[in-house]
Amino acid sequence: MLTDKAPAGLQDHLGYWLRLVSNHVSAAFARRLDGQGVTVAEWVMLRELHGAAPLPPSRLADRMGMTRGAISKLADRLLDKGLLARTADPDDGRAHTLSLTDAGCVLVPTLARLADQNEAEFFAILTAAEKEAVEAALRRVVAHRGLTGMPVS
Amino acid sequence: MLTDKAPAGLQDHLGYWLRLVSNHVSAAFARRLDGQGVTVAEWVMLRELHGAAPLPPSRLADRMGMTRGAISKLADRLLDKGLLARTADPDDGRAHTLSLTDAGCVLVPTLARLADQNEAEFFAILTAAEKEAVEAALRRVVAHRGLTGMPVS
DNA sequence: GACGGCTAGTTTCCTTGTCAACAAGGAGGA
DNA sequence: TCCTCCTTGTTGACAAGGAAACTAGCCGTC
Repeated sequence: MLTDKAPAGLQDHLGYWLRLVSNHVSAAFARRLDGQGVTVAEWVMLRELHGAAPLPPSRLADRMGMTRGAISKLADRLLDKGLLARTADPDDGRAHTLSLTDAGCVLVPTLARLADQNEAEFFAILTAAEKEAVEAALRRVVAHRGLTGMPVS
Repeated sequence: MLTDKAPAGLQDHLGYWLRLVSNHVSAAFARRLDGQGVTVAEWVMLRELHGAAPLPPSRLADRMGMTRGAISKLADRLLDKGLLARTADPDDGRAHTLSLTDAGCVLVPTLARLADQNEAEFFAILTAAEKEAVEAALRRVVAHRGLTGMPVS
């Protein structure tokens, strides 16, 4: 064979386990949300707007780690579902703001409950101390590398 | 406002931090791979085939957590790049097997080095004990929930 | 040996994201 | 004022994966 000696296996990387678990958590959550006719990205946007002042799309793009183009289309879909409103900024002719409709506001707590269930179900085997330790470690990585804006996919 | 009391924030969920870090690790790795003209999914397939017997696409689909359709197209792309060979099974007229070309074999260690660098750079702030703890916790989640087949995206 | 059902891979269509081009509006300087 | 440059949001072309239809080949049963 034309190979060097075998390199480190995928499973030797922390990144592998992170992604394995993370993807499964997301996939399971997506299945739950599916029953409510909502995607994960839509949930994130709804959550981002819930209980907050109306936000311009560009701000959401930053916070959600997506491009403005993606936000624009995502907003369109939520608009079609009647969960979101798009309002022109009276002061700046270019700007718009996005906010939840009443239906959107009502829906969020339901979805949040699904998120809680998903979280609980997945990490049930871990003790509180373990969860704390993992979260603390991840927070340190985030802080140290200045990570910001969750890429939705 | 028409809301319940505010639900738990996204950042109160372990899943949030998992995905935030995981996505950034993947994105950073993708940028590194980009210099080699390879995507993350392609890397995973190459890695999966490296130093192993030729595998049928269906087997890769299981191991990589993708559909057979996706594997089919992914294999096409790697074929075009000359990194992979598709061979008809002489015993079973339906079956094929995928294996690395010499070029593919040669490339994998280079990519593996990039993966190692990425891993090291991201988790440099964590002590060995912390990394161990996180990995152990994640492994327990995986074992307990019977997670298998890393969904590539 | 032919037929109904299975299995392996591929292909088609749909979704959802990125990137780049674009239109429209604002802001500042000559 | 008018010109230039920047910013905001949208749109169109493309990429990549999932679901399901489709093709081809196997296999057990009659």
